[in-house]
Amino acid sequence: MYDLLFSNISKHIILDEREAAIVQSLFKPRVLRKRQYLLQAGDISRFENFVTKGLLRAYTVDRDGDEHIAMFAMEGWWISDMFSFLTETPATQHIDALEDSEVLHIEKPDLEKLYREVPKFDRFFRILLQNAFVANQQRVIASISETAEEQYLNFIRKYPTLEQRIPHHQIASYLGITPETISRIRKQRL
Amino acid sequence: MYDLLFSNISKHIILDEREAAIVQSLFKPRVLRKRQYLLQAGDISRFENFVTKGLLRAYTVDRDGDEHIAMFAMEGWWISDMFSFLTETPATQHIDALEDSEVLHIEKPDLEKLYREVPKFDRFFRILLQNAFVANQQRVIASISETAEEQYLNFIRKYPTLEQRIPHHQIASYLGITPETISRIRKQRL
DNA sequence: AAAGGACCTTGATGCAGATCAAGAAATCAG
DNA sequence: CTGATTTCTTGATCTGCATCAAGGTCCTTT
Repeated sequence: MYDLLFSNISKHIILDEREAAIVQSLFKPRVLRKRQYLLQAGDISRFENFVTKGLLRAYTVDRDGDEHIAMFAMEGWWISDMFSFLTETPATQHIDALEDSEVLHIEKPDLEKLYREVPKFDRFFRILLQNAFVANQQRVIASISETAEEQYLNFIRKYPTLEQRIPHHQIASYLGITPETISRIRKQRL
Repeated sequence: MYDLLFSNISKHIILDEREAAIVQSLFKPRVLRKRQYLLQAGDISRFENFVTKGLLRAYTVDRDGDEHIAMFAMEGWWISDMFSFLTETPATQHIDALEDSEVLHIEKPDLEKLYREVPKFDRFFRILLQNAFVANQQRVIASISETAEEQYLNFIRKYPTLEQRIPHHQIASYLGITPETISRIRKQRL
């Protein structure tokens, strides 16, 4: 299961054996059943998580009890409540498993140790965060400029795999539209 | 004008004199009149820009000719079309000055040189990008879960300075609502 | 100081998509 | 295998905000 992590890392930086051993020693595996929480809002997000199997989601719950999905994460993706992780304040997001899943996680003190002992991880995460920034910015633009139909069709074009694995109402919750609207869009398209 | 850049940098990393000299040699100043373009969609975004004076915006224009503001940047903030900058493909965003402004910019080859010669800049930008990621994610959640009124009130609470300096219709364009709606919200609040 | 923008307000009307409701189909747990 | 839950669909109705339109004020430029 560390293979996926190493192949992910090696896309951006090259590790020697000593460094790989450090990584292996700091990332701990964790298994999650479907529906199990990895993080509950109110708790402090103490881990950065790399998904090696399955599919997770991070979401907030508003006053009306409605869920709004901040992100999905499948194999090879990272997930956390980054604000809570950085500031060590209570999380506003829940993270749970949409399928039986496995993650490799690293605690904050260990991540700091990693940055200290293998500084090129600053570069690695800098690159990941650049990509995440771009993706998030595109999502903002889509959200303020596109119709429900455009957003949905672009979503399934961009993430065909996710669209197969996720119930439609979760996609709706990610896009900020209702399941009924998705249903009607699909009807008129088939 | 390099003072603001150095004080920004020193919030996250410490530079010795040699390193400061490298920074100073790689960042070039540029002056912009109000309404002047720093980047036009279609061109390749060749610079990462740090604002030392004034106020800029990045925005896209959709098929209907409507503008959607991706971000504002005032003194001490960074701005670019990051996707275009990273991939060296034509920009989808325009960047222009909302006030007479000054930026310090660095070209991509020089930024790569900076990473090579002063690797702690990987850390610096990693930290900036973490913060940007969090801010963007909160903006996405707001956009899919809040009413126009909530978004507007939270915006002026979060960015009181911007709200003073920017015409309302620009805020509307940032939030994905119309100037008329902002006008009506303000009416019923005063 | 005058003319032309840019910006803001207010009212009337329209509509995309939400909400409400209820049933059908698919999936899951025991 | 069976009841329960989750997911999806379809129709009827409602509503927040957009759109359209017009007038007023302020700011720039000459």
